Amino acid sequence: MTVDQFREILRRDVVEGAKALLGATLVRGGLTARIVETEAYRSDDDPASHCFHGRTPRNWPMYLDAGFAYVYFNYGVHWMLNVSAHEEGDGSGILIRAAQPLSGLEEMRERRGTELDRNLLSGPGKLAKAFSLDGSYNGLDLLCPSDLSQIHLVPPAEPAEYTATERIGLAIGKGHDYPWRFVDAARSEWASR
DNA sequence: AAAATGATGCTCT
DNA sequence: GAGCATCATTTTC
Repeated sequence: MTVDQFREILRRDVVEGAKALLGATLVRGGLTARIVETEAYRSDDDPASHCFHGRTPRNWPMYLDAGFAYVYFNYGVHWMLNVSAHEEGDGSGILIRAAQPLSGLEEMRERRGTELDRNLLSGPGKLAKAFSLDGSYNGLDLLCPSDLSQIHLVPPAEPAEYTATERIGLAIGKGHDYPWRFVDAARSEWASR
């Protein structure tokens, strides 16, 4: 799949985009990982979305065209990486929740302070820490082939088989029962619990 | 195995 | 001032 085809999928529908993101490769420098767990957050009718109440100084990258990074700080502790979806002006996005480490494992172990590879990227905060992501990555185009310096996504070779479940950590009545969390069925051992 | 807890800080009301 | 799209550690069954 080409980068342009991939961006078009993300542009069309955030839920389909969350499924399509499974199997994509996240790259930053010598670090690479295969995405195995995602969650869709839709702007207009999803109470759990940061954009449910409209545009704010924090969530502006979600309103960019599909394929841009929204990196925000949460719980006073963790950075989270999201990929914007839908067209410019729509605040939908996809949270990258977990990945399978492929290269740069030693650097990841060092940053995460663990030797257990299974725990390196098995959660959104863990992934951001292992990749050393912070607010400076906010608003970057993750699919721009000419800007490979910082961070980017490589589209999957083929669609992954997935299982859908309820999203994690949401209050009841706030869209907690939407089945918008997707896990790569063949690699669930790398997902969060 | 599951539940409780504390750390920690930014955003929006 | 409340509420988080969390994690690691400790405590309890």
